[in-house]
Amino acid sequence: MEQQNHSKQLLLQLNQQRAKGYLCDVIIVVENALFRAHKNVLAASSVYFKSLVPHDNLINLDTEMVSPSIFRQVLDFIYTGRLSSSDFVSDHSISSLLIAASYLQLTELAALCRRKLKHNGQTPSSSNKMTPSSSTSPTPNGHTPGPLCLSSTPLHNHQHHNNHSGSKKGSQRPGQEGRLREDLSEKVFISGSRCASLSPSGEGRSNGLGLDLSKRSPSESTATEEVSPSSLLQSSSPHSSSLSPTPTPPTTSSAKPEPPKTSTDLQPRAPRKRPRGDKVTPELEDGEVDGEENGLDQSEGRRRNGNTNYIYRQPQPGFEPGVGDNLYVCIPCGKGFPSSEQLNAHVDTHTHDQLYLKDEEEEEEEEEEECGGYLKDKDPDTCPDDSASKGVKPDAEEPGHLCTVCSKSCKDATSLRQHEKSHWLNRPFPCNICGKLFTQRGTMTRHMRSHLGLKPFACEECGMRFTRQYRLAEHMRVHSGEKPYECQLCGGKFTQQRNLLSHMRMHTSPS
DNA sequence: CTGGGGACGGGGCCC
DNA sequence: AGGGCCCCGTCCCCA
Repeated sequence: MEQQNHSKQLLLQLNQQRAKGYLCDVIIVVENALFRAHKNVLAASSVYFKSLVPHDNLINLDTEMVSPSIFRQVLDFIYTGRLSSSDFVSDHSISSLLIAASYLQLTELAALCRRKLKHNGQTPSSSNKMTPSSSTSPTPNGHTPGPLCLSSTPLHNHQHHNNHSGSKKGSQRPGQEGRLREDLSEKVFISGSRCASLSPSGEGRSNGLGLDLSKRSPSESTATEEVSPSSLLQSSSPHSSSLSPTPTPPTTSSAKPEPPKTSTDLQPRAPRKRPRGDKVTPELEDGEVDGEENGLDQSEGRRRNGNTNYIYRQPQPGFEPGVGDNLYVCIPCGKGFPSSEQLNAHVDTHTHDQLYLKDEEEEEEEEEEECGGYLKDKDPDTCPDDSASKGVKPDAEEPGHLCTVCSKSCKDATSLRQHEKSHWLNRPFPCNICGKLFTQRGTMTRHMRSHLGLKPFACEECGMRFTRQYRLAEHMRVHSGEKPYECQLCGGKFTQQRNLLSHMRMHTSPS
């Protein structure tokens, strides 16, 4: 007995789930687009993906090998076994598909493309659909590189990739760190409100099931620079990710030790069950796509930006940008939609004035011209009225670079300008994922790391990974037993300065 | 239950 | 832009 169309129905369900982001447990980054998918499906379709998905929830593909539009077709093929005729508008498109298929070791798709190319050399295709079974000369193991097959095969790549940075064995090589940076150098954005559906160009356009991240709302476009993963990875340590050293390898956000472990599993002590549990994205719990700390702090994220131009509203309850059923996210209002069409319709309901109190360019100009002009609303947390408490000595240096607010002396105009920004209530750097606003670009990009699950700094002892090198150095004292911070009152020693400070408060606080 | 300690994440800020 | 440091907060364990 056999259920008719069982496999077909199963695949149909999976594809529908993919469209909704349901149970998707892996994100594939292709240039400026994100695609969510199911690890099992990818692993069943591609040797390459099979080697990667057990260890990585975020996979970055080499854009020299595959573009977002091509990968959309690839993903469609994986989930349907078909390529629409629109995917074969030219031999060039087929060639691009073949390159991608070879790169991703999608043998059936590669064979299909080769046959199609060969076929086009004789008679133009007029079929609407192409399936592997429709081919005239099936080659189930069509792994032999075709004319466009590339020397840099994914198999070669992932072998390096899977060597965890913390692993002392393996084939970690010089230059891997640099490779990591290159691989993630493609721009990555989480969808802005208009990006998913309004881009006029094909490449930048939302590609169906992927999130095009390149286009953002007008306010974002000037309030922030494009966030490049390379910038998020610039600080890779020598013992960080040992990603592929090959010239064009795909990479992932994090190279985890084998077997794959969560950070909590790697805790030298009893693992914390669910740190920041309230921030875990429910839909990601299975796959932990973003890592445990990568939940979206919506309460902080959707707040109005001080005195300026960028408004974030509280998102719909239960909605997490970019996950769950609402794949398409309107960043300005936080609403999610299951389709680009619905998002498109929604975006049109926003008027420019609703979203932005004033134009971004004006805001930028005002940043330049009115430094120090919005000091009445200065943030008490950042206001260096506390300069004394922080040991800042006003007028200590050159009198020519004094802060007009706190009289802090800066060594040069650049430092003064940066310092004066700390007085601004304005936070011109919003996170493209959660909308949280930051005063400095570097802080925002560091924050983005947590969303992307990028932890370049790995402990060689336990494999635990960190987003900051400083944290790793701090953590290493756990293994070394070094306790450099000593309480001058009771002689207690601590591995972390902050714990010493906490301890000191115990001494000083009235009891 | 509570307080102290260990460990860690995030943001601000300066260099 | 990135590194380093500080501070705040949190979670967990344990006495």
